[in-house]
Amino acid sequence: MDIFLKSVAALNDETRVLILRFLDEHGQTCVCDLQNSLEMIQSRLSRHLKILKEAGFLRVERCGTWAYYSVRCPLDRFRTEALQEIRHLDIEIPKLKKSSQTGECKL
Amino acid sequence: MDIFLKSVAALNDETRVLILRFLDEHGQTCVCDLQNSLEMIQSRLSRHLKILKEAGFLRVERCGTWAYYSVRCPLDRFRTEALQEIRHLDIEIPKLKKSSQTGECKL
DNA sequence: TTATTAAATCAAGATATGTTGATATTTAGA
DNA sequence: TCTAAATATCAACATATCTTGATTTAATAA
Repeated sequence: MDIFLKSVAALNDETRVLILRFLDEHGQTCVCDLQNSLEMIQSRLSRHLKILKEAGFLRVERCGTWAYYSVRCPLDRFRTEALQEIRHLDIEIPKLKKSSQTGECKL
Repeated sequence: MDIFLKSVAALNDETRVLILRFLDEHGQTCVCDLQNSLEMIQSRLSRHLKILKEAGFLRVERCGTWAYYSVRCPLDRFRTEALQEIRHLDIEIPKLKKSSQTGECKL
């Protein structure tokens, strides 16, 4: 029950669907760029990223103080199907707005 | 966004997952038998049946005062995949307990 | 060390969702 | 009609989830 319900709970929020779609479109992105692009307060974004990660949709790669999130790959059948569904939604995907003026990590 | 989120919201509850699994296993069942089998208070059951129906997972067939619910068929890709996932969960499916002592409708 | 920056976590309030018992609706039969 | 049975809906409360601003943690650089 647990893993399935956790996935479903993670999908059950517009904000998280948008984050998933954004990362699916733009690939690996650091939190501060997500903050800028999605115009989202840091604590809010951080919360949703955590939920998506713990539900198995995202992975993080850390580099110094930065955290780079991306859609986990491979995803299992259900999550893949969910992502597929999300791709077909009529969502406006925000453009990527780089915020980092200082040097970033190379990944 | 709407239809997808509605499906996901419908799946996001243990009670509804159990109802889906039960109907998937036992086929078309009337509300009073569901009440008995799932040992669920009537108003609670009715609420969840409505949510599942409006999310496109169930259909109802009425006959007199009885209402017979079953898993809608065919389901779209996502809902089919979700149901598939639910089939593989480690849930104990209650036995069907017929409550109706009086004559039922023939369906 | 100390200061700075990115990110995570916490606490409080607002909103949504689930549960229950009571009431309303619908249909069938006396 | 009146009553009874099955189901749906409502109102009140309890619980969970989301949002925000404040605080904490971790890593880097001065």
